[in-house]
Amino acid sequence: MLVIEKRGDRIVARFPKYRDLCLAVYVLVQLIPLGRVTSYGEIARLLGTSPRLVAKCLSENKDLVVVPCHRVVYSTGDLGGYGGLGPEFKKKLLALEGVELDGRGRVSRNSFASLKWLLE
DNA sequence: GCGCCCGTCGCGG
DNA sequence: CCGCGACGGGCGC
Repeated sequence: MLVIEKRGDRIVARFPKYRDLCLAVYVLVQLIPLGRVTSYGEIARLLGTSPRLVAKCLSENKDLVVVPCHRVVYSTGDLGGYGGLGPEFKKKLLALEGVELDGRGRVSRNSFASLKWLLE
């Protein structure tokens, strides 16, 4: 179920049921191209929810093959976690895809894909 | 119900 | 570069 509503002067999409929100998150994550990343926050803004919830959804993602959740990182460029497999594994996956990390292990600004842009 | 958990963010110092 | 408060909703008791 999807609900469109007015929040202040903004129109946002809401998913009253947590499971539906997760499904929407998974769909968006699949749009991230190989070799690029996006942040929990950007997905959250697009769906009208909070970054923490997006993270929770991803942490429960079982279909690691179809949903590349390793391409979702902190808005600061830090990698964030990767469930039971650990951040090290996440780092390796990104390296395999050619994502550059700086000296402090952060993703550079130009590796971020704009989901909004991808959707138009 | 309440408290605690979570793979966050953005602002202020 | 921290520290901190707010964020939404599931889950166990």
